Amino acid sequence: MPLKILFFSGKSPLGIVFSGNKQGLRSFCSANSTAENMHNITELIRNQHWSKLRTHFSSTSPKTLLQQLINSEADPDLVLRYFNWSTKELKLFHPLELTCRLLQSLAAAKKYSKMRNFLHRFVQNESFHSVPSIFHAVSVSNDSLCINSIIVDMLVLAYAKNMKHNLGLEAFKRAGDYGLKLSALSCNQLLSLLVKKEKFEEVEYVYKEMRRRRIEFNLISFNIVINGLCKFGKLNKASDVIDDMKLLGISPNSITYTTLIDGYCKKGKIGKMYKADAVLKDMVENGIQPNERTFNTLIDGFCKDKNLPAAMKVFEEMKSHGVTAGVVTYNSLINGLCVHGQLDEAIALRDEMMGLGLMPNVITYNALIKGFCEKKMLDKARELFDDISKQGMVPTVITYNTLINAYCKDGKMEDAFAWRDSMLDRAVLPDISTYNCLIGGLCSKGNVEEARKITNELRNKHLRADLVTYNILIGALCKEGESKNAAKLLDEMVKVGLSPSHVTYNTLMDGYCGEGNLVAALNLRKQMEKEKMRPNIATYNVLIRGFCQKGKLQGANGLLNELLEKGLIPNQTTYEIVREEMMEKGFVPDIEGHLYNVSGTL
DNA sequence: ATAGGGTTAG
Repeated sequence: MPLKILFFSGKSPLGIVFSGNKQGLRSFCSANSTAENMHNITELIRNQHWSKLRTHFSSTSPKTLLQQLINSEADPDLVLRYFNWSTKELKLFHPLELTCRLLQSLAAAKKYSKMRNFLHRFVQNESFHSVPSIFHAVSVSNDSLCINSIIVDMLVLAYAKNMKHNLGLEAFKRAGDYGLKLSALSCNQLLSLLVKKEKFEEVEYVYKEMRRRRIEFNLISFNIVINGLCKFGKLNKASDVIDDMKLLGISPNSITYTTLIDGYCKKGKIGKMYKADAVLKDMVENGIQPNERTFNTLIDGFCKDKNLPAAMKVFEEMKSHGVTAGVVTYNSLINGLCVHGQLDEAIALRDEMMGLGLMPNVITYNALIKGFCEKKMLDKARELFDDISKQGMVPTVITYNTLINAYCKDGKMEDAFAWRDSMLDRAVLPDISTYNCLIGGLCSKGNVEEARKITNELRNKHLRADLVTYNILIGALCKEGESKNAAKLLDEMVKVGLSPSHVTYNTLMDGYCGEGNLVAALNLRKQMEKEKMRPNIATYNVLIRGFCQKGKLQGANGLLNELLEKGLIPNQTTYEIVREEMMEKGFVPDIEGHLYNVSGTL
């Protein structure tokens, strides 16, 4: 009997004084045959005779009983059963030290799945325990690095599975401090969660730490890290990680390469599609065959890059590789065609896929409906909407939002609200986007009052105004010449915990410029920079237009040079402002040479 | 047994 633990008395990290130690000692000593008594109790637990067990609580408190069970090295399964029963039925919170000792006995008995389940619930129900207190408790109750590693590893896993990324990360750090070894599985889950939550710096940190601590890496670890770096736009680093893994003797697979291709498609800068294509070639050279997902990724990339011929070429290349196009392939192409207004071709592709026995899904229809909506062919869009139900599918919130947005843009607010009502009838819950469409529609009708009223009623619908809602309202107030009130909304959104985006600042700045208040606009740029937001090309376009409209062509020219110095690339809007506002007034901007070089159209 | 692709609003 470990006496030191029997006499142990102290404070938990939360300051709760452990009671019952003395009592535990008394009942332990006074029992004429402790061993026999414990045997009787474990039999009661084994047979789940809980009411009989309760009679023992007059002499021994439930908390003390747990301590006695653990001290007597009872079957960990039974201790666990008692632990669970006493927390559930007696609403007891056992001290962390005892929880840890239970886990340690389970680990020693290799009852791993029970430990996992236990920790899963522990993390869900008792996440008020701080990570340091858990680590302290684990380390004082047992000094086996092996057993404690297993517990801590499962703790990290439990945090990750319960979406508690901060606690997971803290446990990951502590494990390093305590010299406890983590498994690839748990680290992968943590990495995966960090990527999902877009905590990219943390992804890089965990990756570097895993390498430093020589935690075993597997292919999946690398794929998660590469995906994280890609989503963060760190494409060169992602490529470097592929080299790292090769050096460690782990060969990239099709997922690795497809992830990188997707990274270039979505986050690449100049020449991104060329680079994405190069990755495909690299992949084939390394003996990895591209699959449907690889081609889909590339096809979608070309479609989004407004290069439909290239997308079609990859589509053909895919077939020549013997890879069959699937629903996602067609969806990407159909969406690309719809975005470009090539609706006949899009419908033809839908028919082609159906001819091949591939059933279009809701995403196919959503893309088509948006295409027709943008051409103001609302009746045709409605027909496609009806097709969804005819095919036995259910429209999604996105389907409805697309239509509602179209009716709003068309000024048909009554129809838009009718669509909102019909989605309620079909149990498709409107989301904040639905209301953003409606709020935007009301605003463009000049009915800002009603828009604000609906915004204030969002709470009753269990929805909250988001960044887009504020951007819409700020834009609407600015258009009404109420930039001051729009600025109040900017303050309000910060107060409710929303981060203003570039669109927010640019919209308000545009409002100030429209009122001829360049001072307020420039102050807002300062405020934006104070919030560590770099003005983008749209910011400069707004300011340049504002300066032009006030006839301050010299100032506009200064801004042009400034944006070029900052490495920003003028876009179509910039050229239009310069052409319309500056050149028409006989001003020759310093950007002129640049204009000819870059666009070649002027 | 944990990793990669397609649809909405500013």
